[in-house]
Amino acid sequence: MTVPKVVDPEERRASVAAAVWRVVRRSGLDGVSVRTVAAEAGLSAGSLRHYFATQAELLAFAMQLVADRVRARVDAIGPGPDPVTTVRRVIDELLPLDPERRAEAEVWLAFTTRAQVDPALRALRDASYDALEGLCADLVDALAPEHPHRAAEIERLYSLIDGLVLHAVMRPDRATPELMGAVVDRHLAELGQ
Amino acid sequence: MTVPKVVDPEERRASVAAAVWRVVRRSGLDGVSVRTVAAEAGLSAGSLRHYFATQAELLAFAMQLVADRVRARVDAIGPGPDPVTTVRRVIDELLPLDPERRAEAEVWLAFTTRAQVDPALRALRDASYDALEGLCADLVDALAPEHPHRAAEIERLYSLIDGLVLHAVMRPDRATPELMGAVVDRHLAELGQ
DNA sequence: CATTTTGTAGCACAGTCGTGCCAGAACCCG
DNA sequence: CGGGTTCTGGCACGACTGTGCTACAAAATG
Repeated sequence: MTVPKVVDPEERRASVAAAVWRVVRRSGLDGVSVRTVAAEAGLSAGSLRHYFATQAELLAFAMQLVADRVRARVDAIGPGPDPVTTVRRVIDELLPLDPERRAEAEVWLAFTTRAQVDPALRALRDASYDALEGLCADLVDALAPEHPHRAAEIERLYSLIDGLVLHAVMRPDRATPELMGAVVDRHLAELGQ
Repeated sequence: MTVPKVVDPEERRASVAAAVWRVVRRSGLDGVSVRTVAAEAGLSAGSLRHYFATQAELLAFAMQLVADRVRARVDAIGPGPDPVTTVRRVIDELLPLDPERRAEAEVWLAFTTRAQVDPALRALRDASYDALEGLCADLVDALAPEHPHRAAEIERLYSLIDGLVLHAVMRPDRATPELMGAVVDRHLAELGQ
């Protein structure tokens, strides 16, 4: 085959997506125009369109990449010494406990609210929502098998996680990693009797 | 003083704000332009500017009005027969259990994420955040006075509520009023021992 | 009645938007 | 080397943006 190029085109698309993320964090999703993203990525607007034919494609790709990153992190978690530890590790990957993951959460929140009025993004959002719901179901089953209020406990855990993410994005000074950790600790302790 | 006019100017501003809400629900906050809101309110763009000098003022007013409505509902709740019932009534006013309150939550979510990059809206959001945090503190104190993990329990309750609101907005078919009610029931039961 | 205030509509300006299109540069392959 | 593909930048179009400004109608006030 061919020798690997200096810059893999798919990598280039990913670096443009990273530019989208930076613009989103700085100016919100409204600030994302073909021109602002191109400038952030060090390209011309016309050149950017060579990688993404339309803005809709650019946004969908950038959003999908966020979902992929989270999924990859969660999938990489191996089984721990006991269920509580394993569950705790999974939740730690979902929460924005460090600046990088908080940035991720900020971008995800922006995309997820736009999905409210954008059918293309909505499909991506719903798929991630379903996956996370299933993940929370697994966590509940691992900690409290055959729980008499299984459905409510799944939604309770999932809502708690999403609420913590929301708070960490909006008020990082209030929802600190320490506080979020304490909240999760208490919840898991109660869940496992 | 003067006889009340046919249309109170402040009422007119509120009806324009309602037009903003409708546009937000239909097209998102990005769809809110002076012209779209004017058309939705049955005015000309030039006439709208007689009530709101700038778009920023229009947005801030429309957002503030959402916060005011929630606050008014919560303040109207009288003491119930027992703490659990009272707390439950307060939470029920915060959750989008009917279409009207879900619409409210949708609009609030849109404004609150824009507040992430708009200092003027951010002040409004932070004030509401603080008020709700204080309210959750009161709820925890009412159910479990001098709880050994008070701070964590406050954040846990607040995150749970915001997570439920988020889910109700994004997936109203999944986060049904019944399921949310069951989740809150379980949480309050655990909180009061 | 006349006058002032209040409300309404519309136009114009300068800017940004997404996208279509095209002239070259850079690169790879034979 | 030539020829084809990939990449890059720039221009242009029509649409939409917030806001300043003006002319006119309606209502309130004297």
